[in-house]
Amino acid sequence: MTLPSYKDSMVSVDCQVLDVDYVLLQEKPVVRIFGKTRDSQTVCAFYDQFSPFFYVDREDAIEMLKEEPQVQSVQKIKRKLVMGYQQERAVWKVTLQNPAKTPEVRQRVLDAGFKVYEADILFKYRYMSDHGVKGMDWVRIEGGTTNTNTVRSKIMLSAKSVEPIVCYDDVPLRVLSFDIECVATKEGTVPEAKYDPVVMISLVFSEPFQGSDSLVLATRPGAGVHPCADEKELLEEFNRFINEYDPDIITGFNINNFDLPYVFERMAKCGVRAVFGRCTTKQALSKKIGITYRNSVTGRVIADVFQLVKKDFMLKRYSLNAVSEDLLGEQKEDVKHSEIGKYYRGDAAQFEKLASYCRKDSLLALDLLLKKKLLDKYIALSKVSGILLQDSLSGGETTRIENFLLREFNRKGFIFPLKPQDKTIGNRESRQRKELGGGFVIEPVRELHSNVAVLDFKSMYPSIILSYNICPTTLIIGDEKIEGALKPPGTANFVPPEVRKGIIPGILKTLLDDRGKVKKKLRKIQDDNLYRVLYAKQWALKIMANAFYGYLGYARAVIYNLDIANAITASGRESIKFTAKTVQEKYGLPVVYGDTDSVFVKMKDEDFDKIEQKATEICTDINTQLPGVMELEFEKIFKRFLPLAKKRYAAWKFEHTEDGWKESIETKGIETVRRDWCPLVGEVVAEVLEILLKEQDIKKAVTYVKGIVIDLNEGRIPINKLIVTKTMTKAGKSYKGIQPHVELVKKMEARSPGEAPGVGDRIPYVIVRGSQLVSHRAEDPVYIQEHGLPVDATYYIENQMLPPLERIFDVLGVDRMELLGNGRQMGLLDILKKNKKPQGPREIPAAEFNGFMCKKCSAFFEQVPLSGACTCGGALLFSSPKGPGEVLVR
DNA sequence: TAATGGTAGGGGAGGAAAAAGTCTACATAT
DNA sequence: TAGTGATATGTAGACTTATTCCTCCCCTAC
Repeated sequence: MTLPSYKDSMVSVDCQVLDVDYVLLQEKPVVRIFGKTRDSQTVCAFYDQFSPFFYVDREDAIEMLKEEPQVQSVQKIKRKLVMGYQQERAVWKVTLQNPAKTPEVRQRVLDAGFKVYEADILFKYRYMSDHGVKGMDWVRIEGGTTNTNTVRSKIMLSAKSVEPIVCYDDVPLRVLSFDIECVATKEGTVPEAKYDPVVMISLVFSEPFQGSDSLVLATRPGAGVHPCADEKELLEEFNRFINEYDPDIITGFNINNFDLPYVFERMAKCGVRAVFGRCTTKQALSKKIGITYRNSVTGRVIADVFQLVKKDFMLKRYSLNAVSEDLLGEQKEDVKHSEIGKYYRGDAAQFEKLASYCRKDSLLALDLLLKKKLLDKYIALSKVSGILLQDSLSGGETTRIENFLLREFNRKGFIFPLKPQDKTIGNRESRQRKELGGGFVIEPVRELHSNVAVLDFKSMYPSIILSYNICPTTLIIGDEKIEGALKPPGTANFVPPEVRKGIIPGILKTLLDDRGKVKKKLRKIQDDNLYRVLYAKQWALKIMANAFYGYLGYARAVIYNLDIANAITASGRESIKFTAKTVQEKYGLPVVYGDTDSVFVKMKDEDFDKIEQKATEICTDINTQLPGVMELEFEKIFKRFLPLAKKRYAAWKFEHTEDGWKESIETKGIETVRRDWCPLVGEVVAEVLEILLKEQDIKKAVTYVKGIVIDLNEGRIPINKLIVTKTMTKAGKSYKGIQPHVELVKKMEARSPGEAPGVGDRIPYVIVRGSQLVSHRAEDPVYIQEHGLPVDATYYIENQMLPPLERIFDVLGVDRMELLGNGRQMGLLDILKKNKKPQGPREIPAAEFNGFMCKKCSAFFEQVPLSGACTCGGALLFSSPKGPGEVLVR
């Protein structure tokens, strides 16, 4: 790279920050800011007036620092330490030259026994924090225009200054969605990047590119396809088209863990450099982290729709097809994974079909990203916290909070300690498990209640932090006596705001006030785009405000303090207990439930307005007795409230809106909202609750249940309503026990290696008839249909349908006998008894015989394998569509 | 060359442990 | 009255069969 040369004209450019990094120029760092102007021009600004630095605690470190060639200067300054209320002290600011060398110097200083501060902050964030530059926020760059061929950007500036400016809206981002297809060289295997080439790549554009909205590259000519001579050319063209289209966002479905790593490996194999970022020299990076990858491309942002949907939507399944169906009402094109090779090598029509399939996948990913506005939240979070959009998308809460805190603490003259080391983390975790208490849950009064008012604390933990001035910087160390000290329950005491205002309370106040302002503004906004931006902003403000408590009690946090975390939760427990006690003793109203920050009060009135009035009155009274700014407020009315257990209830809810009282059914924790039950259970439980809560007609509900059970028993329920899904949270072998979804994955792995689901996937399964453990009878629904395996109706009645329903009816005083006993038709108990029978030996009538089933693993065979036994070694049984018999095949 | 906010709580499935039946051999009483 | 066999009853130990308890796992509430 050449030194950016000043031209005489000085310009001022406003842009939104997309990415920041640095490069070395003659051993000195140059910060690069990639952005986009209001009229969608790309900008890259270079800033070379900033050097890395850290702090050291003692003067005698200077001696050894003199020996370090990296050290440019050491300067004595005054700073405050974060942990504990203490005054300013002297520290020595050590300025270095090359950011990449900081870890080495840091280590040597640490080894010499000194304390070091802020020596592990990424250089780009060091720069952004010190200059008030935030990801996706607006800056005004002033400087001379310059030119270099090292970056791809319309405007290039050698920046004299970069200042944050206030601007709410967002520049439209240009998005590229892509999808690759590869073909296994060996028939019947799954493609592996090590051996098998990429044969097709589809690109779909959010803004028309060269008059088209999509493009398919392939290593074979065909209708509507951009042909390439070989894979190398295909990959080069991929690079070229990305750079010509110049997207801000690169998206696709599961690109982070499949398409991108695959492409990178193929590029390496083919000798193609992966330079499709806005830097012409830096290659795109793909880091393997355990079994997942983290990818980055300079100047652009990678957004994987699969990961975003998984984080933001609670769905039962996350395949592209399932997600598209649920969120867009659309389907993928019908090409099986295993048939891609066949279609690619097939006739013109088949090849065309493959191209269309490939294009559709990219299109669906793009549609999901845009129509579901998947980026809005992350853009807002970036703006609030300051981190880059890429990190907002792929990082967790810690990154955001830490970046945010660093800025605020630095501004007030505090310096950060280093990130904790593994040993410290271990110690913290083991102590924490024993000592950190959480919220208090009031034992529910298990019966059907009427007219229950729900009162809850507004932003409970943030308001506790504000009320007690809770902050590491106000924590009183040891037994120091401070006038007017604030003492929440527990061991931690804090200086009052008159002595020192806590940084975190300050931040929270701003966040909450800002949110109030944004919400107010939101009511008047007509413009759709601005509404979206502001809505996301108020959401992000809420998320950030609520995250501080969790962060303080997180063992890997830089600013961690168990006593402080405990002070917050203990205070919460005290407040809810006090509230419940007051409501019961002073007002004589029973508290029938409550969880962490809410109290459910059984009211005497029937009329909603009267209930609200009385509840509000109670809140006002209690608020005068609560510490600081803590505020209890009336939230909603449950006309009927049916608590089943702690954290499990159903209610007929009425909320006061502008248009009067709005009703709905609310269920918490029970099977209707859980994803690890089959859909049938969810539907039936929902229907039963609706009947019970609104009509209070137990008989009707029971009759309804009986009908469903009979349908189930007689095989009239479609199989897709019986599919249970569970997440595979770790590798199969690291499970200690036996579990249905894990066993099924093992089975699928044995049937077709490579195609089975893996860690992190949700596994759908149905329980089939048989005599082994339930877990061994979990089967792939597709496999069941292909092989005509019998569903275990008894399992679905006894283990899926009945337990949740019994729990509900039990609270209403309907016992199992009443639920199952004789009605006009055959009672359910009789059905169950009858059902139990076929577990024993069963003869298979010749007419029904359709194959053989393994006694051990339930694998199905149309013909007896040559070995005479199942592949697992188990014996084979004659079988019919109704299930296996007991006669062994010998 | 890894990054990861918190605790409380319900409930299913499996498996181990404890408890309750069942069987058997033997002793004793009638 | 003592000895004998049939029968009933009691009891300890071996073995089998439900129950109960605990752990792991998943997912949710807040």
